[in-house]
Amino acid sequence: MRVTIKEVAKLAGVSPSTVSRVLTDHPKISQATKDRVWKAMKKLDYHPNVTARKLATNATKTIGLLLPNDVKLLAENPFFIQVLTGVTTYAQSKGYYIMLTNAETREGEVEALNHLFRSNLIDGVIMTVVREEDPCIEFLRENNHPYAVIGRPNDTDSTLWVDNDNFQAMYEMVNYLIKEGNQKIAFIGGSKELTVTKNRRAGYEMALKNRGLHLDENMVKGVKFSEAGGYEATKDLLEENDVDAIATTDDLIAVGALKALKDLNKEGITVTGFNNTPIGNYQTPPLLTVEINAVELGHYSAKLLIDKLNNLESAMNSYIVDTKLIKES
Amino acid sequence: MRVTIKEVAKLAGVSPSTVSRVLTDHPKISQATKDRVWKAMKKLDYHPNVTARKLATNATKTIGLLLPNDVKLLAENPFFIQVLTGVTTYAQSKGYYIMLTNAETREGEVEALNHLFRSNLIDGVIMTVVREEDPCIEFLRENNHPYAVIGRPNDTDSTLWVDNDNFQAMYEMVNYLIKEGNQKIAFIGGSKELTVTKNRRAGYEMALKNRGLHLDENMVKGVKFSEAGGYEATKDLLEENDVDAIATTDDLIAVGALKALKDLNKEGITVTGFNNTPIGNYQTPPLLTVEINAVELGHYSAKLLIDKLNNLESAMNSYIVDTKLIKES
DNA sequence: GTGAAAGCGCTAACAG
DNA sequence: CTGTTAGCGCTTTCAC
Repeated sequence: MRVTIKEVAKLAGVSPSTVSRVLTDHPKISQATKDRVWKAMKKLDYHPNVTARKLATNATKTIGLLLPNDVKLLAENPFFIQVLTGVTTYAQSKGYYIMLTNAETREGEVEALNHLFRSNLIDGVIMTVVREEDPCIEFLRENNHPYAVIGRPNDTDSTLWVDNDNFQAMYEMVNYLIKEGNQKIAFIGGSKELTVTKNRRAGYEMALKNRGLHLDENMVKGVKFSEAGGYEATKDLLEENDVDAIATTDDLIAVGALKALKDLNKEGITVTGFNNTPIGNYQTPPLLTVEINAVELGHYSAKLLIDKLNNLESAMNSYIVDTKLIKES
Repeated sequence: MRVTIKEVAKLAGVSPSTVSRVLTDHPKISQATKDRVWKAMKKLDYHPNVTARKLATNATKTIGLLLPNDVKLLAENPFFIQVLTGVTTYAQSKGYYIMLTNAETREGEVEALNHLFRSNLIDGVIMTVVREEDPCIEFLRENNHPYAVIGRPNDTDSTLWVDNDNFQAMYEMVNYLIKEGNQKIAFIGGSKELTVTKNRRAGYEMALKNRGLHLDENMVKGVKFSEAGGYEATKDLLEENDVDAIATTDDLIAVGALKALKDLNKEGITVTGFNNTPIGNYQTPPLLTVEINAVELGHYSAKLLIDKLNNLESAMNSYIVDTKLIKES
């Protein structure tokens, strides 16, 4: 049988409730008894039963983490495992546990979240990906479940979120390209409706504008987040335009673009990526790219959520994580 | 207030214990009452409090997953997130939850595991990486905690494990190289003490032997699992040997080898990898490699562990997951 | 400052 | 087949 609070109490010569108070660091308990109780715990190698505590306090000290179900996406994109590492490390440092979940469909995800909350398994959840009109988000809002998202949400005031300054990052990147002597700079982003695409594109446009460069709609493409997307868009682009450089919003897209350029024998054109992935890094030469510090994104998303769970008044409701231009490997 | 078993009981006109029995699918309960209870649950939108159940049954229905702490390793190697996906998906399908953990040091890992077990948070754990003389494994054995490992352990009989048939995979690969007309085939593996290296090397040697090809110690290198390792080993190799092809035990090593060959202007030499990573796949041409089906490794490790937790007599204690030669992308 | 007692929501003998 | 009862191990009023 496991050692419980009772044995500790007996050995320390106090009541179980006193032991509990020591455990929860109750203010008015004499140092002397505290010491006695601690010693008894040590001696018996006592570990509190977290499950019992959960039941009594109705707080699980556990946060859920919803991962996408698409293995290919997860495998190609170090983003997720990095976020996960950041979340886990921070949460653990604050005495929180991490429960993982995923589901095959959008409805499955809602169901999974519902189950975790309704079954008293988690206190809050971190969403690693937000889509437009995400039913998960709707569900969380409607039921008043605490959550934090990675990526800028529609409603920036009433939800907890972390993100990079995507405008700034792309602005810097394009500026750099201009400084290096490029004039005709194209832009290949993800779907145009995505907030992240919009922000990065705005940075691109602002950089051109501030340097007095012409902005041409034909030089802007929106594609799927994939190598194939980058490949096709680049071919299209070069058919009708004269291009010095291509700024993309993802290393995968950039790699596709590089392939297209190779096929077209236009390898002189500079391509930039985003996310500083191994794939980009293993290009020769390594891709110009942007480090988004996904571990920190995870770290701060966990911080936001945990602060909220602890009702910290001073808590912020968002963080912007710095990016860094990666010029060489 | 949340709806509990009591309200359900009242509405269905039975006692709480009957509701509980319905919940646990107790054999001798009449279909009629079952139906009544189910209906009441539906109507009240009842969700059992898993925490309370855990406390009562002393089973958490949760399995721990220990991930390495090295973000770079995790990011470059889709292996981990794939395993994680396989584990999560299978576990969820069996009504188990997944709790994630990691730690900075080896001792930290032991401590984390100890905490999770002693605090009644997990029933068992899956180890995604096993090292020689791993203190975590020692701890788990000594304390009789259920666990499964990914990778072949020293003691194949008394521990639950899943692995690929590494001998077979490398045997096939080298055979393929021979069929393609290569005669002088080198081998670059990870550290020579690792079981995985030994197994793959044995496959390599057997393939050469069965085809009557000469086996030369100089053609075999053991390096760190990294691009740099592959790069250096390849340079060494080519200094003293005449080589047609190089079989490596990892895509990263292979990529390093390719770089070395490029620098040496020997791009005619074929290089093969292992693990079918995006990085390998994005080489031009894509690396010859081996798909190890990491998702399945995760799947079966979870199955082994969960079967054991449920005391399935018929349960096996290991699985071999098929590999597949990847000749083109 | 500390103890007694009730209760978190569920399960599991023990009866009948 | 179903109800009664006694916990699982901890927290938390309410007394003193």
